[in-house]
Amino acid sequence: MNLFAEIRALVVTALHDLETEGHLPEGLDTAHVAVEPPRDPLHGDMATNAAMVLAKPAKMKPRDIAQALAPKLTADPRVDAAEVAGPGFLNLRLNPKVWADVARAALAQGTDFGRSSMGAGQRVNVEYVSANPTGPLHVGHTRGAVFGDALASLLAYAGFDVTREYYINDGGGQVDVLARSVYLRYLEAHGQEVAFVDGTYPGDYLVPVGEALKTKVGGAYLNAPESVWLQDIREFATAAMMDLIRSDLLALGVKMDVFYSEKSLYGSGRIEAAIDDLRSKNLIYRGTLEPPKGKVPEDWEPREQTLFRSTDYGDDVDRPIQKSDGAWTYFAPDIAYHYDKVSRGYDALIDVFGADHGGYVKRMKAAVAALSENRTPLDVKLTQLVKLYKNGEPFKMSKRAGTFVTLRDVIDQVGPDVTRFVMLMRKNDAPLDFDFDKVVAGGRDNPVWYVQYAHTRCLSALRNAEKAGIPTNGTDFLIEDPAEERLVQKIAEWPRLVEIAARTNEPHRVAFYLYELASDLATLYTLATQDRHDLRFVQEDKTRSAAKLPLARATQVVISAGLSILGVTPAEEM
RNA sequence: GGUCCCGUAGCUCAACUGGAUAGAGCACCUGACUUCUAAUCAGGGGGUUGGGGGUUCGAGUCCUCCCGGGAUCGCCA
Repeated sequence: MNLFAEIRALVVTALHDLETEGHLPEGLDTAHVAVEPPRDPLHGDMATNAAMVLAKPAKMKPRDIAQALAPKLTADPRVDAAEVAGPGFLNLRLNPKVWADVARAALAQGTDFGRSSMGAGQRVNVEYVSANPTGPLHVGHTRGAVFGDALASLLAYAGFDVTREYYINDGGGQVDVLARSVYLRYLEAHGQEVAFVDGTYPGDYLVPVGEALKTKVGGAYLNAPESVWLQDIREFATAAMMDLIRSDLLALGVKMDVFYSEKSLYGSGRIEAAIDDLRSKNLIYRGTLEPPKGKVPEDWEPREQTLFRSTDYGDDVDRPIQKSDGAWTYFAPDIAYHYDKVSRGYDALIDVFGADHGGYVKRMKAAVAALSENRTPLDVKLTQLVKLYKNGEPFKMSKRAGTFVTLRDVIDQVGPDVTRFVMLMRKNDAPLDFDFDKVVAGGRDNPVWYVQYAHTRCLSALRNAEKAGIPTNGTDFLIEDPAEERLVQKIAEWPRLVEIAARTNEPHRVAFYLYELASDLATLYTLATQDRHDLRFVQEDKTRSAAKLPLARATQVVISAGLSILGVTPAEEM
């Protein structure tokens, strides 16, 4: 139940009445009419811009429209007052009962309060992580994993039918490198001295893989040429790496619905089919690309390649899909993969990439637009870098120096809940500072702690009440103080916030909302503790207490629902 | 050089996609608090939203040109 949407519907109906009665011209477009909370709460509970939006098309003064609209709205029992203000805002003051009624739904519906039908069951595919299967996940992947997962949960909560998907890049040359690295570890397991050269991966995590390979094949690959073992070790190593990644994800609480293998596309004819689809639309041709403007690479020479005419769909240059030796570029199987997603019938696609893939966005969008004939929208969310700090000092990651911070390192130190919440306190496209010491500290400036603490306070009040034999299952609020009013309104805003966050694909809004909700609870809590014992959730007068407890429960329920979307376990005790 | 992202209080960041006087936390100043689970709560000071121009009733938000930071730029994936 989104009260703002309901009042907006009321406004639109009133506008149509005005049209019918001849006070407004017929057929006005009400799409831009909004009903929002005013910036200053003194202005009222809600404000609508209807008069200003319609002034021009109606050829009327905004204040005149607002004047005509006001009585229509106050005729509704939910609206106590409607005042024209400023350039033509209409400020609405609602009957206090209305807010309480909305918040009361939290008592009846529990954590389903706020669940929306906005998505109407539309099928959305969210692709995230998709890290190369060559090693454990690191902090950069962690952010993408947390963001993608929270976004998926948010969309599901908002009524979409969501698929969480991971694209395994197991088709390219980096898997050969992985196989050779594992072969070295395999030799090592047989007691040989080895050197990690030619860019092979020196990480310790391949030691057990080499040993496992020894257990499996014994000495069969010793002194054998690459042609004998490469294929087999590729598969063996990829499987081992995916096991590693899956367990990393599980430690973070991420469960994928689909793992889609790039390699499975090769030799299946599906790459060719996707390219043929583009070719039939006259978007594939042989040609030579211009050299990049400005700095031209030293070894640049004109080269004829097979190109995708992505410029027809807003890209800056056409993109190669085949190398000069005829092999596919990375882009080709990715086109086929997205072709597959389109043909699986999704209503919308979302890709979550790291910031280093920024240059890849336009061509991917072009491909999806072409393949789906503009029917399937693709939104690409880029997650920016994570900067790590310890004791306020930044520390650099380097694969070569071995100071390579993995997802495991982070989780082992601060736990999955803290990791997730902190990474969701930022917009995806803003860089993120992650300080190992700050995120586990207590206090107001640590949002994770602060929100969790608010949750435990509510639960604790409810527990104490149970012990004292006070009923905690009341279904109405006793609202007497502005601090309580604010909290109730905040709770009532939850369903609207879910819809905004889902519409913009921005889960960080949920985190910020929870922080504000926690703050409103803390205000009331301190007030009741210090001056107004009659406002306490648990107090001497059991009848009053029973009337105050529902507010604690509603707050707890909303925090719990919000944290669950973010993938954070609501704390029972701290 | 092209493209994309970012630039908001001393610091870290919001701002409901074009709404009213740009908001929080930290830090600073003043006050409350032996607590329903402590690390809090109330109030105050602090701003030319990087800069110029434009669009309109109205711009941090959209357009344009600069400045600064980051990412990326044909046989890596």
